[in-house]
Amino acid sequence: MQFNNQQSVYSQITDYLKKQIFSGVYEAGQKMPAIRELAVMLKVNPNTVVRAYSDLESEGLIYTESTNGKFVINDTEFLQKSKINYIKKIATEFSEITKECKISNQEIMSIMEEIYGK
Amino acid sequence: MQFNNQQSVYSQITDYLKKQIFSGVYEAGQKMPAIRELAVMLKVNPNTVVRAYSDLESEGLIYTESTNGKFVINDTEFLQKSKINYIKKIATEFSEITKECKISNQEIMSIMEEIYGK
Amino acid sequence: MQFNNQQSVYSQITDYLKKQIFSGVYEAGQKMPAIRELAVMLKVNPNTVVRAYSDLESEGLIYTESTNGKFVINDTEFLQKSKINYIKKIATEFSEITKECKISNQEIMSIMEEIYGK
Amino acid sequence: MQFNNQQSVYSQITDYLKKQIFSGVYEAGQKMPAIRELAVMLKVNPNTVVRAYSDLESEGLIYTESTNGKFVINDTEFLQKSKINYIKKIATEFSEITKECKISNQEIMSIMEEIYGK
DNA sequence: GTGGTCTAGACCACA
DNA sequence: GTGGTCTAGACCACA
Repeated sequence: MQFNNQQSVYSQITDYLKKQIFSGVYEAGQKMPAIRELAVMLKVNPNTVVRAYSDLESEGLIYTESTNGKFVINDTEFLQKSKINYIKKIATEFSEITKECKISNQEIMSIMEEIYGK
Repeated sequence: MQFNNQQSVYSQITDYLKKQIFSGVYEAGQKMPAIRELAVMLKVNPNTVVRAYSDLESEGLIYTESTNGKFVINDTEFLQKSKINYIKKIATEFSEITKECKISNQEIMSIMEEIYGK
Repeated sequence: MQFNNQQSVYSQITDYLKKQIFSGVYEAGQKMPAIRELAVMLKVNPNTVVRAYSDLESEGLIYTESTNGKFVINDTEFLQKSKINYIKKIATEFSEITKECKISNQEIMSIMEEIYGK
Repeated sequence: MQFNNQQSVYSQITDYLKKQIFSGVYEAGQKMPAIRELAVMLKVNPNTVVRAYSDLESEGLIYTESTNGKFVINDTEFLQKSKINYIKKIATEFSEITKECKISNQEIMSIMEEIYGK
């Protein structure tokens, strides 16, 4: 995984894991990768993974079983809702940018078609 | 202007100014606000504005006239291209997230309609 | 039994057993539950129970009969003294917090009445 | 400051600072000690102080002004309420222990008088 | 092997 | 000088 400089590494990891949960790479109730294992995979310090997991836990997407590891919350309805909210947030940000740039709806549509048509 | 903690302040300012240029608040060839003036307006240190302007200059959106200040590049075609590229970049990022989350096109459409319908 | 994250599990078990001894659930001279049995009951690893028993033994509240198990010390006077000291320690800690927070005696009394009135 | 082994260092610091806020050592709106300054004072790593401050911020007792430092929340009513709740929590824990130990109210009273009479 | 905490210390953004 | 993030790495509790 490549990290950019615009955002902190830990929050890029949070977003990365969130998308994996939403996409079903990690399903409801399933075990997440161990902290140290993920740290090696992503080539970051374990503490950075801890921070990302901690954020996901605050959002209620995962929980900790003391010595067993971290698990995706076992509530598909909650996961589905969170996913929709996440997309809505991103879509709203996108729409605000297009409005601020005074892009016509027609222009947006043609761009979107180009992208989704790929 | 309100700053969030997800991004550095200077790059939030860069984005803010970029959108103002693209929307025509500052037109091709027009003078940008003075560093100090903008710093006061945004309640940040002048150094932070300097950094944002420097980013815009690297992108070729503005240029410096030694003692007169910073000006929007006098090339409407370039500005238009930059704007389209900017929106394409954002739109691509958005589409990548929706793909990673395995959102169906139908779901996206319903979300987009909800947002643009507002 | 529910464990919290503020304290280590073994010391929560130590406190739990101590209170059972002081309350007479396990009386002077009586046998304590076997390590494995208690481990199953509390859903912890036997090692954790061992550690808690070891703490109680250090405090002189229980002793080991080599092949028979662990027993409550057969000295009611000592148990009574330990109990009073335990409560005094807790009460002293409580009073120190109230003093550090500059709570008036009157406020404490009203809080205590509310709690003990329940 | 002396730390014990029963609780994590960061949460002992959280409690320590909380009591200082509740007692008025740091008043509403007042600046808290800088992270590194406090770390030196308490002879701990700055990260440990960061963690403690972060907990206080989650509880709403302090807030951060980007490059100025951390400040006590400027809401005396909220502080007063938090203080009472904190004491109630501690008092409830104390009363539960006394109940579990089957201490008579009379015994508690005599212990409390001894302590508060000091 | 699992998570939690902590240290020593660095580098960054911002004022 | 202020907070925020990150690394390398250690030690602990628990299973």
